[in-house]
Amino acid sequence: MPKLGMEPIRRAALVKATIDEIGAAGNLDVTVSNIAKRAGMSSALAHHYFGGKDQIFLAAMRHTLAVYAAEVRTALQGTDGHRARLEAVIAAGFSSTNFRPEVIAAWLNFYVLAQSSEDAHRLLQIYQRRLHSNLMHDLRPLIGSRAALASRRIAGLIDGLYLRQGLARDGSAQMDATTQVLAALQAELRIGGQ
Amino acid sequence: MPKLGMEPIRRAALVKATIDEIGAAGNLDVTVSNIAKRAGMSSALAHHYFGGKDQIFLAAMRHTLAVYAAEVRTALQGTDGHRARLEAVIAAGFSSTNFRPEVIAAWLNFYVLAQSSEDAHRLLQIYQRRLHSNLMHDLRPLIGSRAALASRRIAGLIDGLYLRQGLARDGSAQMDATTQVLAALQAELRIGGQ
Amino acid sequence: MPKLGMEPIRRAALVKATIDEIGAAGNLDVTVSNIAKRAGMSSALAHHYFGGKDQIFLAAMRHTLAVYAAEVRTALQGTDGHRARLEAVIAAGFSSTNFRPEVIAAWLNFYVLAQSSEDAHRLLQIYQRRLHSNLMHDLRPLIGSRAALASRRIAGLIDGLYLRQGLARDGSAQMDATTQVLAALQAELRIGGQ
Amino acid sequence: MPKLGMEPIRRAALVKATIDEIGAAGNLDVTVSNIAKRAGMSSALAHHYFGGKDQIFLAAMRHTLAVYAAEVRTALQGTDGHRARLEAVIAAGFSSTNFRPEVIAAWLNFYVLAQSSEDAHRLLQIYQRRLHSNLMHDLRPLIGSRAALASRRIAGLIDGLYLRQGLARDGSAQMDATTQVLAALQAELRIGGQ
DNA sequence: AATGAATGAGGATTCATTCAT
DNA sequence: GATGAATGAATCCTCATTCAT
Repeated sequence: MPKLGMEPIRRAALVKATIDEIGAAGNLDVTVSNIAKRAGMSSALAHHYFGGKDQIFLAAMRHTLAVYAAEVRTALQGTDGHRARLEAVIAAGFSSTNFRPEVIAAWLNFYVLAQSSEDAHRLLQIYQRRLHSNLMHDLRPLIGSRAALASRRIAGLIDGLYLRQGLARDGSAQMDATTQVLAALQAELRIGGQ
Repeated sequence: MPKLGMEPIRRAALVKATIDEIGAAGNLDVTVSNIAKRAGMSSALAHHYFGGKDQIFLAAMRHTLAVYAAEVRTALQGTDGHRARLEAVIAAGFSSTNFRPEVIAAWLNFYVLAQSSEDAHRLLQIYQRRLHSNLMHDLRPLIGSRAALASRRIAGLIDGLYLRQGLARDGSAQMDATTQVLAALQAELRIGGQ
Repeated sequence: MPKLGMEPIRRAALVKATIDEIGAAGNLDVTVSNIAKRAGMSSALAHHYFGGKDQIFLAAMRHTLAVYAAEVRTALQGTDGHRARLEAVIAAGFSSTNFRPEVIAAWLNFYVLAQSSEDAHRLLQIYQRRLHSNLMHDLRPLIGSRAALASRRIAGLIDGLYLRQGLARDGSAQMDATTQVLAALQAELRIGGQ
Repeated sequence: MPKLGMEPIRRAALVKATIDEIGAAGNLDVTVSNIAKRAGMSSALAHHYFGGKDQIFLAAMRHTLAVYAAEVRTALQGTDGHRARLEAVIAAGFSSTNFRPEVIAAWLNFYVLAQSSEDAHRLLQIYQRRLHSNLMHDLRPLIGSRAALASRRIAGLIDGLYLRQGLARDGSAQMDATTQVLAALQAELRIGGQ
């Protein structure tokens, strides 16, 4: 019986190394060799476990999304009230985790990848639908039929502000993205109630 | 007898070819050879005129931004009234020009490039500042001190919706991004006037 | 409790898998991993039993020759008369067994291998000598001193027609190789008897 | 204006180097790098001119056949009489040129390649048809309807004896292949004339 | 006996870049 | 001004082989 159960460990190490490497480079021009080196193994083993570079990228993307999803789930756990839940969802997107350079790089590059990779596109859609669904769940009770469009606006604002804040070099002059989205949320909720 | 004035023609051809090539690939993994071939010249000549691949990319980014800026300028020309001008700025960002696949690809990739290239980052900042300035110019008279934050929100929403619509595969189910931003603008303006 | 006598079973499985794999590829660019997979075991075990890729090939070659030799032996068993025996030897070389694609591939590749591998060359010589010996055994009584050269011609014709028929894509327009060699045999025998 | 007309020179050098390299190895396990090195250039240039390894092999095969064809053509030039022409065709196949190790290696490997490569197979067919056509041209006037089958036999014998002589290690014990085929030809011609 | 784990070496291919003309 | 020629330096991927268990 050989050493067993290495696969999940190796795969996890490679996924993490991939995200770190993309973060360090800022783009997808990272070599399998460097990823493997960072993960403490030979590039041959990386190929053995993932089959190829593309699949390594996909796994990294999947992981990034899973981490985000878990964060949202945790934030919602034990949060009651529609307004509070909406705020939790919004805040989760702007957590410090998500502004670590490697996470920002991952997201930006996944956007690019989504143009040419069907798999990447599908994963991104999952994220978008989940966000929409989360927002709708609590917007509908509050603003009824206006929820659909409002959800799109809020989701778009989240993505746009994340993009802008993620690319901002100096944290100083940065607006607080969360606050900004909450203000927009406030506006969305108030309009109907005028 | 050397042809006079070839340089600007060649450079323009290369810039256009670069954007098209990036659009076709969806990412920056395009070769100088292919760009040059598309522009009808040898890759050696492309190097001669631009010095290297990075500078070709920068020129393409500069051009993309210049086209966008020109579009906004045109839209503002002859438009009077703060509200009308704001609407013109917003609509310009979502013109059909900007949703041509190669333009989308250019923007997404420039976001990625901005992480690692100081030049690209600076160019992106110019775009962001110009948009902010344009919005502020007409928001301040309408909502005074709330303009600063509102401008950030609207700019963020523009970028976020562009990102989302740009990545959407099917145009059918898409919300109209312009309408969405105008709705948000409406909300921003109304709040103060309640 | 180790399984006893696994070795011959494993080795046989590997030899068969090797021939099939070579047949599928048409050349010797087959991997030990694929051979082992086809034989239902790990590549490590293949190495354990054979020591290396070359020896696996040699074993496959040995087996191919052994099968051929057995076929000839069977054909000769109970066949009496010099002419009948010669015809049996010839026919055996063109049996349907020998025209299975994997057998053809094996032979062609062994010819190639024989150029660079002393072992392979020796094995091929054994085949050639055995064929010569078989032919001589029955030619000599019939045509005496002319047998030596006639044997070389017939053996050459067998190999040449096998090569050609083996490479022919469409079986339709093919001459019957056996008939052709028998005709040549007839000519060889007749000349002396004129 | 750059250095011009290098292409045919480079291609010829690569074809020759390929044949030599295959000859030295005995098989097709030769690297593009080694071929290029032998031809005095970088492997990148080899790819530039041929596009890939397969096409380099094909070109080498084409060249080998062309050389053979030229040899036959030369041998036939100025040769009159059906019998003499047949003898010339046969002798050409066994010229010392054709027994240079690299030529032998080329032929054997092309047989292998013909199994899996449609292009290689087609080239081999061209050789076979040309030989058949050459033989028929002079056999028909001599033996009429028997020519077709006789031609197949002679062609098969040529290939078979070439194969055997090509693989023989010691030139000493070798029969003279030409003599052997001529003897067979003699038999073919005599039978009808008895 | 048997295998998953692991890798070093190598190989095809690509490409930005340089240079001579 | 323009380009064919040329290459060094990657990079992905494969594979025979070894080893610990």
